[in-house]
Amino acid sequence: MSELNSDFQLEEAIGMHVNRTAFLMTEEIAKRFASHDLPLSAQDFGILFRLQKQGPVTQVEIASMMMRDKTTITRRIDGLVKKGLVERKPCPDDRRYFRVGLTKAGQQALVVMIPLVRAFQQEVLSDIPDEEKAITIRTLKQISDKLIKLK
Amino acid sequence: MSELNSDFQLEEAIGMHVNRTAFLMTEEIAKRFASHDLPLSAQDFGILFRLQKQGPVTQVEIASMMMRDKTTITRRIDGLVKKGLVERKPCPDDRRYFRVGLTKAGQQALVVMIPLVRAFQQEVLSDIPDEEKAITIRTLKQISDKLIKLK
DNA sequence: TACAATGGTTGCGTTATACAACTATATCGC
DNA sequence: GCGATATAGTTGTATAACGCAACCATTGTA
Repeated sequence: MSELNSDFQLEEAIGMHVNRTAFLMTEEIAKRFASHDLPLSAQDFGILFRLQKQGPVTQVEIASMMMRDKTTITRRIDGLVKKGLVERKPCPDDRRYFRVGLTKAGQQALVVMIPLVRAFQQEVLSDIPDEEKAITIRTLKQISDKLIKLK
Repeated sequence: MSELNSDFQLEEAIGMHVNRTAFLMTEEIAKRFASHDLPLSAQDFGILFRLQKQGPVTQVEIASMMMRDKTTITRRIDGLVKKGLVERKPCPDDRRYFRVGLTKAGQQALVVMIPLVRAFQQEVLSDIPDEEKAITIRTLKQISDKLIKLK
């Protein structure tokens, strides 16, 4: 290949590291959830956690925060409903939409999952100075903000 | 929810940022490849790039570096063969395996893709000091190394 | 020489995904 | 007030990625 390309090092490419890390973290946290009888993905956790924090939200809002098509969210919520973790409450003001909220079981699931997630994050970051954690998170946030603007 | 969980902030959770960034980067680079008539994923680029750098490798080696099942790789390679970018060369020493190598077209594709990837990475990191880039990459690498050990 | 290990493929089922088209409801402009 | 338009959500359908189980061919080993 030409000299133009010969200096490109995949090992120093941030994209590869971001992808690899995302894959491994997603896999590991799902495994830990599963070992506590919670067959849920990291994405599912993200939805449940936000429902807890922000109260019931519409599916379109979930779609927006997950950056997925609303039809994808319909089916993800279907899955969580089937597992009994969330419920769709019709909204009397505007009968077009639902408010998706946690059930008791969903809240219970979070009681298990949140400590797992916290412990996991502390574990993978245990050797890393606080300063560097902060820089890493800030850098990732800057990259994703820039990419969102780009869309 | 209990006080135990109330201090958990998803916004400061590295997992969410890693995932989000990976998703956005993967999507954007695929879009850029596509706009140059190269309907390939970031993963495909990863394979092609390594073939260029390391010369022909076996499918099991690819599976290992991509952290995927070998059957998944069989089908990914099938796709790249169909696109004319790689070829399977039988290995006379040991007739069980192939060496997968770049074709001329595969090399040409890299000539287009490598500058795209390089420009993309520079672009998303443009506002970030070199020191912080380095810390971010190192941190991600430490996390993924730790997770690999954990398996 | 029988048996285990290795590289690769195929069959199959699962999951995530989005687009197009649709229903139902709400809102806006005139 | 009414017709056009926008919005929330669902369903049909297709695609892609993925991995497990089972398999074949070949090689290495006891």
